[in-house]
Amino acid sequence: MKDNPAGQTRIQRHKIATITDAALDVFSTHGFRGSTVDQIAKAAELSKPNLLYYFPSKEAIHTHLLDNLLDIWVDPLRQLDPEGDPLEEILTYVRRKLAMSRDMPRESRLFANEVLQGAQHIGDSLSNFLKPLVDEKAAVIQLWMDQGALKPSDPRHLIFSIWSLTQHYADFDVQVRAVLGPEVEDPFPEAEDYLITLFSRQLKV
Amino acid sequence: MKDNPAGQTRIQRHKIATITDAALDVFSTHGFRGSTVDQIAKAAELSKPNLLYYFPSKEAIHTHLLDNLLDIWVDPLRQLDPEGDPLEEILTYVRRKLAMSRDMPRESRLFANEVLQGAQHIGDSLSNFLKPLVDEKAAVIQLWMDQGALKPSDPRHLIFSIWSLTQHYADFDVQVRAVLGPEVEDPFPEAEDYLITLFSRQLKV
DNA sequence: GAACATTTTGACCAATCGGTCAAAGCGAGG
DNA sequence: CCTCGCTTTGACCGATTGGTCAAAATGTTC
Repeated sequence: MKDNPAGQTRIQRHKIATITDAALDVFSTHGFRGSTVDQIAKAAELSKPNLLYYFPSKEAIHTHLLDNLLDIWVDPLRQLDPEGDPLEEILTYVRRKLAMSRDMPRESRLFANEVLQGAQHIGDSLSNFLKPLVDEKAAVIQLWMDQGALKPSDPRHLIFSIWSLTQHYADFDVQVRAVLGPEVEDPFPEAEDYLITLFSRQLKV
Repeated sequence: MKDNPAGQTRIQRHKIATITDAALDVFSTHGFRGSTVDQIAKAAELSKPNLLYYFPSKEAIHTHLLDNLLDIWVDPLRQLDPEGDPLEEILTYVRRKLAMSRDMPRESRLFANEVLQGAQHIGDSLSNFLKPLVDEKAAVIQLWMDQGALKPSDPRHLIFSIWSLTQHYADFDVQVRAVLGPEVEDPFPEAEDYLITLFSRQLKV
């Protein structure tokens, strides 16, 4: 029963991971207020008091999820390399973000729920953490445009449009599938084709 | 105290409109399960039993809102004119949708909340009502592309991208403002510039 | 197997939820 | 004035909510 550097036993880490995963299921589907501790406990196959032995409150679980998410979520943007080929860097960013919508739709919806309802839990992070990163990368893109490596357009709205378009396929999955109909089994390949074309025409000199 | 054709007195219509507006405030901010009847009643300056005198239940208010919304929401798409100038028709559609995000952000968020959480209340409408309309308009756009009036790209994903990009400025308003910072008072003019450029480059032959 | 810390649980609590109901308030017509 | 139908309300209900607690179960260590 040794403590590791983080002060958690193996069992604790495993249970916390299980709870975190179950909570992601529930919160992303019903939003914070729409989710109940009982739902999460059931999804994690734990009793409610047992769950609250590992997390002090429902809000603590939610905060824990969001805190860990923000880093992962902006990672593709952080990887945008000022030294790389401008167009290829941005198209790679688009591909990475779309892959995240495909592979992490729950995280996308959790984030969407939070921002949609006013970002009350992560509002400060948006200003203190996300804004500086966007400013930095927008400056890089602006430089590329000034150098004539990309067609000019507002770099910050370019980033917004990448977020919006890629996350749409996770957050509005139900609508996308309803409109495309059952004959389209997987919308993501055609979505990638469309988005790569769109941003190529928008940026390629 | 005469009944009008809809079976409502003037007073009833006025109260129902007040409740509807208050409910739109509350539901769009907190989602369905996150909203309480007391909140809506307070926002409408009514007692809870009084509110439930006009609507039989919380769900009835929500359904009433969504039913009336869907028609309004897809109206700009319905106005897309097969006889008009292809590029100008689509750019007009973009402008109309963006104006709706600016002027009806609550409606946009109500819709986003609903779809994000699985579209349980309007799922059928998406398949039976929205899909046929998109199919019809996508065929028009496809024809334009086949005639060489627009650059080719998937028409249905083109429509998705218009929805996604325009609604982003309503649904993720908090994030947009946090990233742009307080020096940008109104993001919509620069958003319109960006989107018109984007879709022009995407479609203009 | 005794002693100890950790984990799990059933029972319970106060607060809040959506919704009901009988009674009171109210304006218009006679 | 009285009556009649529409509107409004305080009090209340059972169900569900997030969270507590003492006790039991389950390791772990010697």
